[in-house]
Amino acid sequence: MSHVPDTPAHDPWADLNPRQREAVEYGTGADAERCGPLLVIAGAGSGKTSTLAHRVANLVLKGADPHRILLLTFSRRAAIEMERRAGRVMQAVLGLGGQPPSLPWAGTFHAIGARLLRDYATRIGLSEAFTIHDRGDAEDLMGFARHELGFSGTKSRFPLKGTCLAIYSRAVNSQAPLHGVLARHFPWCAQWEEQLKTLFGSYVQAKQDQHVLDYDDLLLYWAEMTREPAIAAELGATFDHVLVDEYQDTNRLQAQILLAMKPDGRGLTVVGDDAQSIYSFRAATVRNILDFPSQFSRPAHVVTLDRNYRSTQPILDASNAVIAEAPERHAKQLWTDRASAQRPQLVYVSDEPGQARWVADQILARRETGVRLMSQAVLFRSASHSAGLELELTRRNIPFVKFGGLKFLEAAHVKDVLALLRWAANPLGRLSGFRVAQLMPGIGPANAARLLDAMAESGQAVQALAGFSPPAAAAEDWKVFADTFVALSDPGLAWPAHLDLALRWYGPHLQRLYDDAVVRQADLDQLARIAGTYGSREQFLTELTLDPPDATSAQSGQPLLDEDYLILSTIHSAKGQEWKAVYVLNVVDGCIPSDMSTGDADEIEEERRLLYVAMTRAKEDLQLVVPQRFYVHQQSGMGDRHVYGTRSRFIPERMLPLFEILPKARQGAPAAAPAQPAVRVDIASRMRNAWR
DNA sequence: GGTTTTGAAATTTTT
DNA sequence: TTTCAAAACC
Repeated sequence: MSHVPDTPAHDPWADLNPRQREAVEYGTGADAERCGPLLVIAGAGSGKTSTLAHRVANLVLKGADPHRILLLTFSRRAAIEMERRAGRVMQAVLGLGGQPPSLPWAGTFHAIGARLLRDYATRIGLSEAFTIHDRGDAEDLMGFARHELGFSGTKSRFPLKGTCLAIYSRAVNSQAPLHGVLARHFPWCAQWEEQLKTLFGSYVQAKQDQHVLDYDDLLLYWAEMTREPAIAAELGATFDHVLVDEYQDTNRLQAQILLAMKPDGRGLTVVGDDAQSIYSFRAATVRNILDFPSQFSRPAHVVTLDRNYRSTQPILDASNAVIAEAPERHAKQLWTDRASAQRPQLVYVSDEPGQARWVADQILARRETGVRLMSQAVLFRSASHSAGLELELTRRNIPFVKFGGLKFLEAAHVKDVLALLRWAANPLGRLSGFRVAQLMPGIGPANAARLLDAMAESGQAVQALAGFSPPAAAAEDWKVFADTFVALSDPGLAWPAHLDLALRWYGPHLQRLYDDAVVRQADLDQLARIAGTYGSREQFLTELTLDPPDATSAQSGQPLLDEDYLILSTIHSAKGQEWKAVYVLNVVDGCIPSDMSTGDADEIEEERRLLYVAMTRAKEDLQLVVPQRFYVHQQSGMGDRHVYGTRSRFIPERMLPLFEILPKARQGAPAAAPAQPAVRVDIASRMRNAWR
């Protein structure tokens, strides 16, 4: 991805290949008026980020105002990277000494949505003080509604709050009727269709009453807002250029938004790769990218980047072979001039501990040859798959950082403190209030509800809180709390004093509630440390929920920047990244494809693309590890059990020549060595699937 | 009314 | 392991 050095040259695009150059220059010359939208199909490792950054730079160089460029990325990390690289190109070409122009409108769909909604709040009947629920909050609110409607006491069990939210979210994001969503993706919940409809109705009502938005609302309200022609035109005119990265992972709502803002497609650029679409569980649809060209009166210009600058040819050969099995795709064969004699390796190990030992050995051996830990990554399908490896790494003192899985923000004590800040920012938000009030001994659900009702009914929430008479048992704690809340509600309070107040109040409760208060206090200290880097309370709360710190590390606190550490990541979180050496864990049927995604053909295809994404992250060395036997924890149904692993179905027999098989059968060793494992059948899984 | 205990059940990936 | 709901206990 870094093949294009951002260095000055006579011809600023000298380092781009002809296709990249075409993508950078299309519609930026004298013919701009006659040019329609641009679609760039960018294969893995084809210099996509660089190309997009060059295009942005080119637009600015040709006179576009950087404040009127909307750059939508998949993650905040990607937005920052894009801004940095575009800046470097501009600096180099212009020979600027100072700061490159910044791109204030670079961010994720959700973050940009939050900003626009804040700006337009009064015009669309939204409170300006709205707070944003992260997934945990949204689930809890759903749980509330679920309970209030009496669905908790049903004879056969009603779907859990998390499942309810997943169903709701999918229906919203795909803009599809509930019935179909249930039938297709949640068949085991289909019997509850009527109840779910009622539930979603009151969930929406609750959000509105409390002036809170969830993730989906950020897109939904934005899309709804653009259905008003006047506002759509106004928004469209705010941005001369709209560029969207990772378009294969956008959903219908997002496509609607783009279409409404740029109906004729002028100034619109989308970039993506249908072979890397891995977010359909979030209602992303490949149709967005496939149908893009035909959606406009002037059909989109399509540029395909298929030259790969990242991986060696043997790695590409294997990756190409895997994706070639996909029945429906935008045909494209990646190629490179990076030859190598080293084929990717398919490694058979006995079981999970064996896998952990093998990978740790390999990592250390590579480090001996000069490959830093940071240039190596271990990828896996689901966050729990790395548990065994994490133990092994800790035992051997190999530092690592893990992306994906449990987040810092999901810890109860962090949520407690944030809930207080949110409640003070938006006193009508019942969820945060409910959580905070019950931290005080003597106040349970009933009293908390009484308090929140009183606050909602009086027009003066803060005064109602101050005047509330708590149960006698809570009197002492209550006084301290009410003072804190009043102080937090002072509009003159300067951030981050809010957090100090909140932490001072929370301290004693932390001590009382947790045996490991010391460890948890460290997290809160961390929170206090980053608070100062945000401009205001609102900004702190918004950005923290939209872009939570996503790495957890072995040590307490982040490793120092100059320290070397290994990357562990879910395949999903590895999107857009690359490493010299990549190890993929559990390349076994049941993990890839996941046991839970074998329902229909589309789901299986997505799992295939996941493996493809994992493989194409590797630059020089790629190992797919196949444990012969592994242990399944806490699954539904039959509890813990052993499963005999078969090599993932995505690497059938005929592809084996593309790999080097390890361990090599030793001379004289019995031929039964696991180089060619006997066919193993997971009967249990077949039996389960028979009933799907 | 409020808190704690008990037992049963649970569907991966994330903005 | 975590979540949920109902029963037991203060």
